[in-house]
Amino acid sequence: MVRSERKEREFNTRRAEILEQAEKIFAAKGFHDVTMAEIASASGFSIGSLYQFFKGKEHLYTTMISEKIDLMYDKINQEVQSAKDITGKIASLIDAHLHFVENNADFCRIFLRGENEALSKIMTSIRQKLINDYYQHLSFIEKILKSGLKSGLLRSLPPREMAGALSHLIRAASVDWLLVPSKEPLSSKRAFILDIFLHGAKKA
Amino acid sequence: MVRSERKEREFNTRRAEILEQAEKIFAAKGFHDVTMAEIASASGFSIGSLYQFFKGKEHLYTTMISEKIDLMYDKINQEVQSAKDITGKIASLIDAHLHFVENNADFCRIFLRGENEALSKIMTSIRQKLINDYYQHLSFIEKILKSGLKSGLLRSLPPREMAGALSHLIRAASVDWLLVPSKEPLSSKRAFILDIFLHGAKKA
DNA sequence: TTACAATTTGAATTATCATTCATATTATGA
DNA sequence: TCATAATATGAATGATAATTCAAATTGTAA
Repeated sequence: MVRSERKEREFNTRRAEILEQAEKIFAAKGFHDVTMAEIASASGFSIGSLYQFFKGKEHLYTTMISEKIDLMYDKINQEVQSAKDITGKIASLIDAHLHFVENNADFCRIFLRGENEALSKIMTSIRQKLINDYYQHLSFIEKILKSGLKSGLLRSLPPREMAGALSHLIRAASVDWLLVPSKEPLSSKRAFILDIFLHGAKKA
Repeated sequence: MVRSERKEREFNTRRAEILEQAEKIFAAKGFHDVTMAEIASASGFSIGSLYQFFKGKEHLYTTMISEKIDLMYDKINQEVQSAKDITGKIASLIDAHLHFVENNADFCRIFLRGENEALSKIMTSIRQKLINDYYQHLSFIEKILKSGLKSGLLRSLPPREMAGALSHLIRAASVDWLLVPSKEPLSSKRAFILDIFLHGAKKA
């Protein structure tokens, strides 16, 4: 089967359309309670057609997650790169993270929801990817903090653990915002996160 | 059907035995990849007998999670109660949490594993319970921090957000420890968590 | 011991869906 | 236009596994 360039474009457009609809449905109901028939009808294709784009349900799901996560880390890294000094980089990291959660709340809720559920062994591949991505992200944060150590901005604490701490402080705010409907934008938590990460809770 | 006191005891013993085996198996393979037949054979009962103790697979699973989580919060609260001053209470909170994770690693990995998976609507009830428990726990931490504010130990930051931050700093260390096989006990992270929560990362 | 109640058993039932594939539709280009 | 290739369709298939329930076993108490 040969595909013209136009065909190729069309193929990718349709594939993206399926992924977009699938994301909404998976976010709303979870993996196991979504049927291929549902995704087919939501995206305007027949059941059989889905199998032209994806090997199966699992592949469709993991592709959706995987591509979105890549997008997230790409955006964050980009933002951080563009900041000049250490404090700016840390602030950008927080900002970019919060903005992604804010703009992709449904998607992020997939992971929240998942906190109560045990993952099928089928998903091993995507799980490992997510863990690897997380580690890579921690290393990325670690590098920033190391330069903060060098420059004398930060106390000499283990950078890896500081990275974990910062990452989870961001997570704390995100989780709260996702669970409790709030009119305040999540990004308004930036200042608090930066403050408590840098200065701690204790009175000086 | 009437049950003598002895029968009642036996019933509870058997029920507990099933839950114990089920916990191991669910922790290892997740909800959907475990069959009732598997649990039956592991616990030495027939498939049909499981239905004497639990309404079904879902009920068995949610009961197991629910009872264990209750145990966790009970232990933590108890530990914290017994500490005298604010700093001691915060330290006990961290300690009790880390010890529970350390002693129930398989169980805790259920939640980690779950981070990649979307939860079936079937689990709505247990999800809501977990969220409620988490909120209650946050309130509990909040109360401690409020007294720390009053006593002048802590800076005047929003206590609810401080509670979230502390809780997730503990989580950060736990997640790392669960993901990376480490010979150091998780509880050795206590000092770091307390330090970064109280003093932050920035050089004074 | 015996009759009856409670409990246990696991094969059979049943429901659910992911996946397949024979058929229909549409696109291509000579 | 027509022949042929590419693509789309969704009913039928097949596999899985939770749940049920009639029959077997065990416990009870007179």
